[in-house]
Amino acid sequence: MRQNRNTEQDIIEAARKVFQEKGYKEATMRDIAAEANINMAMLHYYFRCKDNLFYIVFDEAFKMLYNDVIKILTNNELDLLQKIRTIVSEYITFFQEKPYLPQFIIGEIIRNPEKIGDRMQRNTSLVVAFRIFSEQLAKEYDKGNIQKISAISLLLNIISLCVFPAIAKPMIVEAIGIEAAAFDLAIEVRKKEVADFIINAIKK
Amino acid sequence: MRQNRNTEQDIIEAARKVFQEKGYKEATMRDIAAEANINMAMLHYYFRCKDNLFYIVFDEAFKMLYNDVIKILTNNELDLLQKIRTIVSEYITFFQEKPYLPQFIIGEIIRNPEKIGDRMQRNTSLVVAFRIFSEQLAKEYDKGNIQKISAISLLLNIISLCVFPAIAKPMIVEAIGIEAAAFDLAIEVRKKEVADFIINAIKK
DNA sequence: GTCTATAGCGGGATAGAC
DNA sequence: GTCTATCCCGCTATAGAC
Repeated sequence: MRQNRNTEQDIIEAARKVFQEKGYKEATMRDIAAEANINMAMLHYYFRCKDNLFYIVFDEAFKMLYNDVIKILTNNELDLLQKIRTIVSEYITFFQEKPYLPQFIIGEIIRNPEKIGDRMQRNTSLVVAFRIFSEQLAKEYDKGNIQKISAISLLLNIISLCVFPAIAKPMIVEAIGIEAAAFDLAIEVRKKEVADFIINAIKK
Repeated sequence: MRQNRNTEQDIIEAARKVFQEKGYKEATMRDIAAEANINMAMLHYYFRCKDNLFYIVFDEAFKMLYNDVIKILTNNELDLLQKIRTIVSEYITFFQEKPYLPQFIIGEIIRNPEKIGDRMQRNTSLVVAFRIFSEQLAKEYDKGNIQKISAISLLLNIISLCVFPAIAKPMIVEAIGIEAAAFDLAIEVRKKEVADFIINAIKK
């Protein structure tokens, strides 16, 4: 039947869609098989078990989440404020394009907090990026340009302001009673607004 | 057997614990029965089905989440900055005491976005509180004390900064490699830091 | 009200023919 | 590699005795 043609890739794509939409527990192997136009036996033939398939999709998503930030944090052509503006804008755009992603990641963090550690620790470039950013921040403080704030606090604030609205979108849409499209428009405005908010907050 | 003594309340307490820890899908009626020291048949005798029990626990948790904020927003003895400081401090404390709660709520938002609407719309005091806060904000702007920002944006920022770190705690703890206790200490500091951050951001 | 037993279904995984 | 059929488990829910 289905004259092959990259079954493996088809399965991964189907798994990505189904897992990201429903999360680990509510996604079934039957869903994924249907999405990939194959049967369950084939899933197990290629990937042995549900967990394997899940972590392929999860790792891929998780990596996307911080690869961009690492690039920005380590780009030494950008000054501190430019970095903040770029991270905010790119993060918010990213979540606009991939609305399932934050929920998907958070879902797994909640489901399996211990495993998250393993999957981060392997990434040394994150540590490097953080150190670079931290030094840049200290330098700006010494120059008297900004308030005292730790790199970890600042980054946590930036990420909070970008990610949380994306997670809470369904609730906000229902609570205020606006259309999803109107919400997206508001998010577009937020790209500048949030950056201004943060920069104002740390400026002297 | 178990010479009664408020079985109903025992079940709700057990359900609260199990649901908030595991979320809807991963919590089982068996878990809840075990936690309440009864058998499954009793669960169904008292609450008929899993959904009933879940929404008792969920509504209770959801209400806690905004009742405090409503009280603060409508308290006309507090000026704008006092309200911000109070909300931030109380929210962060609240999540320190009930660490499962944000995950639990977000989990249900993700699982069932449509139902969240129903459960919010019924609450008119939220609308009133929002209007009061909105007017207060406009007044401060007219006096030239603060930057222009919409009430919804400001509230969203406040909530993001309080809630997201609580959700991401397991990941942060693993990522930085600190103890949970050290994290809690940092959160304690954040109560003032975040309020300062927000106030700085909107001040002229 | 409380218990045991079990119906009935949907889930992941596998056997075995082709 | 691909398919059908099926195993077996764990889940919600209920029947029915006490």
